[in-house]
Amino acid sequence: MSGARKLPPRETAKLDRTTIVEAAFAVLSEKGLDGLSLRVLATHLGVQAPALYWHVRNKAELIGMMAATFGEVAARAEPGEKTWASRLIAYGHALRQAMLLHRDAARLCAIARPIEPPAENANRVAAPLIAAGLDQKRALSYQASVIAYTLGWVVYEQSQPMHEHLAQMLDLAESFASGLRAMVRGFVAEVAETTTKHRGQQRQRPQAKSRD
Amino acid sequence: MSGARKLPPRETAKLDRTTIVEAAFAVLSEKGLDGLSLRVLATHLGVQAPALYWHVRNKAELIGMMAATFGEVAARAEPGEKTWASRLIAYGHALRQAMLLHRDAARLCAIARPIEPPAENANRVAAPLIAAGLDQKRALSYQASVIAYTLGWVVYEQSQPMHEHLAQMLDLAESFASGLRAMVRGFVAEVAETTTKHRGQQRQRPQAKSRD
DNA sequence: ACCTGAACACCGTTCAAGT
DNA sequence: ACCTGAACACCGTTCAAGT
Repeated sequence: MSGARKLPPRETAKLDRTTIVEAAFAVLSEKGLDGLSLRVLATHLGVQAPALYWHVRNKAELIGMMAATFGEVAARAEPGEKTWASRLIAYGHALRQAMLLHRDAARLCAIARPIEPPAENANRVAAPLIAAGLDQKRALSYQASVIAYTLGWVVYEQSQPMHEHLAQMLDLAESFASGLRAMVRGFVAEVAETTTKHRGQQRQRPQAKSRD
Repeated sequence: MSGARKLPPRETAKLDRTTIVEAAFAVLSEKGLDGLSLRVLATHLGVQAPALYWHVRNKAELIGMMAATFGEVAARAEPGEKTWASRLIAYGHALRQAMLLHRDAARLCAIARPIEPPAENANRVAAPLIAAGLDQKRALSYQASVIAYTLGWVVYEQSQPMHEHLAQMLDLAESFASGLRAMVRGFVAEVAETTTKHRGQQRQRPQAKSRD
């Protein structure tokens, strides 16, 4: 019988928010989202469960910090794309890849509730789109759609029964890319329509901060 | 002081899977996903918690049954659309509306794991698309993309902090519709390309900035 | 400042026992 | 067949008390 019920008390180095989130991802990958409890996380860190409450308000905040990770990773991972369309596509792929690295990551993001002011993150991530020629409202809307699509897709991709069933009927990576491509292509067409109405003077403003 | 901690034992009529799922939705709408426990569900039904296990294997199965509801509702709600494109759009809207009726519905779907053979549901829902002229592989892929997008969108729409933040920057319903429209439009373009191979339609990349 | 021990109010689930 | 009572092994969270 495999008696692997106990995890070794990792490190007795220090205990701060960063190491806690790290260990939480380790536990997540080992036990899955259902197995991620503050108690096993604490023993994984060689500490008692209430100790975590000194660094973290509660479990919800911890989940929120974990979820925020993916957004940051994906935001950094779209380096040299110039048009807002290619940026959107790159962001979607980067976000999916980031989530696929950890078991149950999409479900975790779906559970998580953004505790930090989301305005900061949203604007930071929409900024390059605006710099690439989009107005702010559209940038936010398109960005939200790409994030929603990616999150929803990976939820199903990481659901084992769904994965098994879908994977034998179609290539998941290719289907994801197809949907993402289609959506952004539709955005491009939409923008092209509305800007040709009044002689597109909108595009090609380099680094416009667009202050109101 | 609101002392509403106890729910009235609803009906002592009968106890079968249908009434259990009904009551589960009632509890969900009152207490939210975190408050949905088998114990409060049982008291809501005027019964003890272990009684539920006669009709339902476990909580996961119950969640699965609840999630399956939305797919069925949405599948019935796209009546008279003729093209597969309009069917896809109608399905997305119907699915969103069905989920918006219940608190935390999208998160519930993200948590749920399809216990019934998903082939049945998937094919039943993709069938009209195939009948409307799509090949099966594309029908499944497009359908999956629409479902993923809708699920992900409503996850954020039903997240209270996200809702508050996004709602003041953009019209959520309109932005959802925009993304859905864009995606399906992209699908249509893709199909048009591959079917008219020797027609000289060379739009491989989405020409982000339409010239002029 | 940072962590432990002990406790509280909950969970999901099992199972013998009732009817 | 259908449900109860009691129990098991867990939860998240609080809080006095230790260092």
